[in-house]
Amino acid sequence: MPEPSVANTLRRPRAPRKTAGTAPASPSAGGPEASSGLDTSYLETLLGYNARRAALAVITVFLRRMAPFGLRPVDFSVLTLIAHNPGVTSRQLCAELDILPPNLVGMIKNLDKRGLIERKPHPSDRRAQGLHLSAEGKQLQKQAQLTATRLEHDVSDTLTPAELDTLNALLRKVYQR
Amino acid sequence: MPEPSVANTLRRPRAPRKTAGTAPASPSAGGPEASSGLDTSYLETLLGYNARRAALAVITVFLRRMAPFGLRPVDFSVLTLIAHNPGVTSRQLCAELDILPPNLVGMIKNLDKRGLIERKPHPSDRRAQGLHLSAEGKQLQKQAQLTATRLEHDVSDTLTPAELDTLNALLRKVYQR
DNA sequence: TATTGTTATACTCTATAACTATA
DNA sequence: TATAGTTATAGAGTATAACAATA
Repeated sequence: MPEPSVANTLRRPRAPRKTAGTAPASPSAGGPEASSGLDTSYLETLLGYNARRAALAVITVFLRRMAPFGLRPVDFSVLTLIAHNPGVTSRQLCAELDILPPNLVGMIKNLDKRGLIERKPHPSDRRAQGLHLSAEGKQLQKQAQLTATRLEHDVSDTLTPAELDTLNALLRKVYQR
Repeated sequence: MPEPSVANTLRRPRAPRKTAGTAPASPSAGGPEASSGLDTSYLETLLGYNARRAALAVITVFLRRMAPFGLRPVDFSVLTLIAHNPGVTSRQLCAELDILPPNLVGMIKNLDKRGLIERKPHPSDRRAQGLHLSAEGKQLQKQAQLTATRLEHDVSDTLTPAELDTLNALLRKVYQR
């Protein structure tokens, strides 16, 4: 049996669908109910469920705002890592972003074709190539980063700045071990 | 141009890969660096990036622990929603979990084939069918839920119980609007 | 006319094997 | 012998269109 991928746990949300009037036969008592009318109180106690839904909400806005730049989240991550780490290799990007090398090839090729990055010979390893942003790439990445930073505040407008800081710090504590 | 999916933002992490000795040419000053040696300080300020990585960390453990039950995260969510909302319809599950109806069909069919759920005629709408857990399904869901609850604490062992509560509450504030 | 569940199918994303050039 | 980058391709996940039955 093939291992299930993690991918299906995040999905792009679409236009809200009007929920049918079929109420659940016996909703659990106690917990508040979601907008769908279903009892989701248990799932909402789970960090995985909450992190997935929060990531989903943020990424949805991200997709919309980054569309003008022609950048998916992964493209933005790649471009940003190159911007902050000029000369970085494909292999390093793969390790950091957990992308398999064969799947990065197309992205790099595409960014190169768009004239956003340049591949220069690596100073000490002739197998590798150092990745750099072109002038145009620097320009685009700068704009995209501004957009991402602005987005950061917009998607968390239900939180105080202090709460956002706390949230980010706690999330980092979960995945940095 | 086809819209990018949100799926590529989450991926199953694999065995850690030894990072090459190619250091970045000019790491940004100030921020602490990730284990890969790259400067990821900016990305780590982004809620989307942090939520994605945290979800990734949790889901990875989830996949491993739920494998004995033959349940992917989405299967567990479906089973759990049916458990807590007996008589729920496919349409309601789709709305709550943001699954497209055609993609839920196979999952429901599979759970039915495994004898975990039963499809009964809907009391008031002959188009729909009410979903219920079988005795075996109830048993499995109960065990799986116990596993999920235990996992919840294990993956957050770098957090105090109070911090975990805070984290979950803040995440809910992000996606509940 | 709209909705539930469904089939068929296209497209995107993720993973594995294997090759070359170099270390 | 191992690693960086690459190609080809298989497998899993996500999306749209369209249909029959019912509301």
